[in-house]
Amino acid sequence: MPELPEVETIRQQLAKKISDKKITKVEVFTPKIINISQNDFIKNTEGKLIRNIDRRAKILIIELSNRAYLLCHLKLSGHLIYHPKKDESHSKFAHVIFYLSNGSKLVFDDFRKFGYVKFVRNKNELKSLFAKEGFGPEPFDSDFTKEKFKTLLLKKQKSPIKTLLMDQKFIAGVGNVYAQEACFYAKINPQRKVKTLDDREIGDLYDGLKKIMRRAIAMRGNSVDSYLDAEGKQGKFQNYLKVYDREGQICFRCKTKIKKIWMAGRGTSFCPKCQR
DNA sequence: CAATCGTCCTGCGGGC
DNA sequence: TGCCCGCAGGACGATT
Repeated sequence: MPELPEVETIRQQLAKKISDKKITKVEVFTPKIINISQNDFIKNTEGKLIRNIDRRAKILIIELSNRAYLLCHLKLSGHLIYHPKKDESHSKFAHVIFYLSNGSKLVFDDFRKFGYVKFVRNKNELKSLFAKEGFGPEPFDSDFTKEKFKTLLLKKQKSPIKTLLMDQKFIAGVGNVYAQEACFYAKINPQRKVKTLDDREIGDLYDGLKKIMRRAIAMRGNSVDSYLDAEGKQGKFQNYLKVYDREGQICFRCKTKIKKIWMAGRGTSFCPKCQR
């Protein structure tokens, strides 16, 4: 499942590959994954230059020369893959293809069709769209300090910590994998209510989130599910996960069997001994 | 107001 | 071998 490190990996790769390229042709195979009519989508993107690739939470933001944006969310199984040559074979689940001026193509595919590519007309529309989303701070923004993290937690005393970490309105970009890994790092049982966390634990959680996600980005993300980066390659961070999907296996820290529970409808693994 | 539930969709694994 | 059933999962909208 693409979370912040996976989406950020794609952003960095695409920034190098497609910035300043022109979109020469667009094909839409699955109208339901775009937000406007196929005709309008094509009319508004063909012939435009790609200016910049940004990211907010788990959403990729492609800025075009007509001051419009393409927002892409991969949800569980989406890919955004750059093919240097347009004749290369691509996913059979391709929904949108952007052909670029250097003879390449950018293919959005998603076998589940949960993901989307949204056309956003201008900066104002983008602003109001994100205002509606109400995303929390970006973990790697300089103003997301440990103090800020503590202040935000104070407002959510009754919430179980792991569920809160996954809430995009609390912190942007953290999903089921990294929320579980951060709890393991900080030796916190994911079910703990925020109000029971002490200062040391909150500090460790903050450090863990950043440290783990920074390492994950360096490894081009994790491919525990079907994730591929913008070059169509698997990430490497799945080899360094400590609890995610390790139910029944031995805790790397204390050799206890990892336990799996359900929290708000999401599978959650943790070590019942060293995560208290 | 906040937490939970159903929904979207499809590959995959288990059961027989 | 192959079919069928049910499950997982991010985020949204509806419900309690």
